[in-house]
Amino acid sequence: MRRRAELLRAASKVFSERGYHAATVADILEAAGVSRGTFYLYFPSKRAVFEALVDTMLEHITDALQRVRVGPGEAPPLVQMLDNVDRLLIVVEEHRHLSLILLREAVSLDDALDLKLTSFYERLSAWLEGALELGQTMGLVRPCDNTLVARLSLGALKEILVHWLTREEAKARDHVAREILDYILHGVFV
Amino acid sequence: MRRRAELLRAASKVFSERGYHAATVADILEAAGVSRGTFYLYFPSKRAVFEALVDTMLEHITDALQRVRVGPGEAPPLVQMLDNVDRLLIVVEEHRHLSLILLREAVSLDDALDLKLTSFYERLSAWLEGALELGQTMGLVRPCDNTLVARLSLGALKEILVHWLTREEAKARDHVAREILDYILHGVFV
Amino acid sequence: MRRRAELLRAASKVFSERGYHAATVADILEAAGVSRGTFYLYFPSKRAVFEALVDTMLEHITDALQRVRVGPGEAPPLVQMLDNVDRLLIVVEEHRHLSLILLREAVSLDDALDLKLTSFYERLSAWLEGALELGQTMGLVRPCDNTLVARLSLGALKEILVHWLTREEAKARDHVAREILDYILHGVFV
Amino acid sequence: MRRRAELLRAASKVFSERGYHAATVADILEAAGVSRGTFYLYFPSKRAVFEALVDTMLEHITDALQRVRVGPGEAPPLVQMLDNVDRLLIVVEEHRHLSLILLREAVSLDDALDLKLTSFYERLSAWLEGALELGQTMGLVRPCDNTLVARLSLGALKEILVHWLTREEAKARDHVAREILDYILHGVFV
DNA sequence: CATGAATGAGGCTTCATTCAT
DNA sequence: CATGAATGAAGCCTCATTCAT
Repeated sequence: MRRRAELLRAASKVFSERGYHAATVADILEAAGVSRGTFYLYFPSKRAVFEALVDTMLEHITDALQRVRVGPGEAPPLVQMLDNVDRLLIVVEEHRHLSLILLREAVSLDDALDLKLTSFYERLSAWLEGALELGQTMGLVRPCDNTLVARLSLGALKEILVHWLTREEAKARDHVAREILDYILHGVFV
Repeated sequence: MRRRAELLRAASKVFSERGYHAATVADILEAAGVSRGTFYLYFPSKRAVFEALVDTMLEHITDALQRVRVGPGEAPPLVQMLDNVDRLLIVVEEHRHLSLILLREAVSLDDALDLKLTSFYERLSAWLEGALELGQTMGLVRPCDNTLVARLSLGALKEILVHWLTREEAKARDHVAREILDYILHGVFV
Repeated sequence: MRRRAELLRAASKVFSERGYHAATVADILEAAGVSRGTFYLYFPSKRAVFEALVDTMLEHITDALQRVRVGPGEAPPLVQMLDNVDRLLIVVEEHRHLSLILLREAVSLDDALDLKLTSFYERLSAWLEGALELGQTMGLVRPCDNTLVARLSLGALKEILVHWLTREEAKARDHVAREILDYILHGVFV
Repeated sequence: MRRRAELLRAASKVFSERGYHAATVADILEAAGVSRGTFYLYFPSKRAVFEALVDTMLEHITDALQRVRVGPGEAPPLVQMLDNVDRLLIVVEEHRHLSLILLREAVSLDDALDLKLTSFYERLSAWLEGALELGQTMGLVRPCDNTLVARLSLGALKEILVHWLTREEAKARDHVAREILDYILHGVFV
């Protein structure tokens, strides 16, 4: 299934460069070196390739994030959190095009797609809220409006990812991971 | 110039509800109760109305944010910062449609528009960086990668605004402002 | 609404000459001397113009046929029947294109359209059955399977119309009408 | 040549159910359980299978109809005619799909195909005309416009066949044959 | 003989923009 | 100033047919 993979690759390039609407099926065909009919052999529509790309990236992200475990034999929570951020950065860096598609193009396309993304981010948010609650029971996290704070953190993450992926002078991954975590944990005050 | 204002109002409603691409000029016409020709009397293109709306919102935001001043007779920095966040929330709430257009629709439309928004956010970022540096000279802000941290804060803000505007059970403005500031300043740790 | 009429005229010509499937929207545009967009200003789809044409012809036919009335002051049944056949021939001759579309092209296009035509012919059949029953009560018509006989007569009529419309050497209308009626009434035996 | 027969069988089913245009080669492939390439091994095109089906049915009909013979040792003309109608009904009932394809789908497809059918029906018409003339010389048939009357009879037959094949409550074949013949011979009058 | 992946011509429809009145 | 009929470029998708394996 070389062809399908090639189409996905081409589509991810085209979508991330031109954006969903500006990208035409013809652009993808050209980028993939494939004929019109072949495209529709593997995907029922332009929208469908796009969704496939989005789905792929959602899975990558889901795989990268792991619930923080407490208990003997487990790494310290802070380390686990840093690892999560680090894995997120790795996967995002590895799939630059897909990440940019997810972060910038997958907005306001479709009710169905909007819902899919909304629920995904909602799940991420809930996951963060859970971490906050856990931290609170452990006495590590200060009391706060967990919903809002989870959302704030999610927004901070999304923005920094786009920023990191699109700036030429990409900073070192571990430095970025460290700064993100410090920011979320301690804010900016001394 | 009642007509122009009416068109802007209608466009902001339509764009925020349907999104830039799904919205048709016909939708705006209908919402404004204006004929096709009249539309092009006031705006050269669909894109132009959209840009006008974006511009308006950018100005509102610019107006809402004021540089933190230190010196005798000035309010304490913390208060000024809280006021900034509060004014931001006020203006965003006042212009719900415009805000959603800016935050959700004004993405990947156009190189020119992308550049305009990029520079705007760049300016906001720089403004935040400035604030961080000021805080650092005053010994209030811990040393950190100011560029990254400014960006993180910007992302946190953008996300929370969308969240706040689109959730039914909107939380009280001052509560949200307080949480935002606490988050940026102290993070989540005790 | 000159344009809509012109489009209908052009479409009836194109459809009757090329058939529904072979006819392209471009053919109609050319025949009407109208641009692509204009077509869709007046009709939502190729199918819709076609259906409009069919509808028109169905109405013409419906108008042409009148129930046979018995009673003092009414023309003799035979005369009324002959008048019906004659009016049918007139309307069919007047709308040559539409008639051929209805008789030859409006077949197996669409479930909805098929149903519309099926019901129309069913109604015609029922109308004929009614006439047969009336004739039977009057002692004029021999007992027979009215449903079948109505259908046989309908088929005879449809076929003769196509034949009459498409042969170069068109026979005189009143002659054809006379022959049709004689056939239905007396068959071929002496 | 099992394959070819299977394809024809599948095609007749598909064409009669979906109609020529709505039927896709893929439909036929699926119904026949055969691969794409194989189809084109046996038939040069979609049109060609269709035409093969039509040809088959035309032959069946041709075989069913036999010229009425007069002379010592021959069955009475009326009986021969009734036999013809009966054989027609038999063959049509035996090849339900093919019959419906011929009667409903084989219209306006192609100049070549149209011509083939036109000539076939022309031949049938001529055959009927011959029968009428024979009847007239025998003093059995009244003088009439033989061309028109032949066409009327042909139309009556075609319509009744479709009707008979598609109605659920199919009436008994001999009843239908009897009614057809009575109709053609005596019409509806007493 | 059989397969099924690949092809690309061709058709329908949308919608931003123009312009004569 | 206002109108709305007319335009046509542009894009998506279908499906009969081919051909290398």
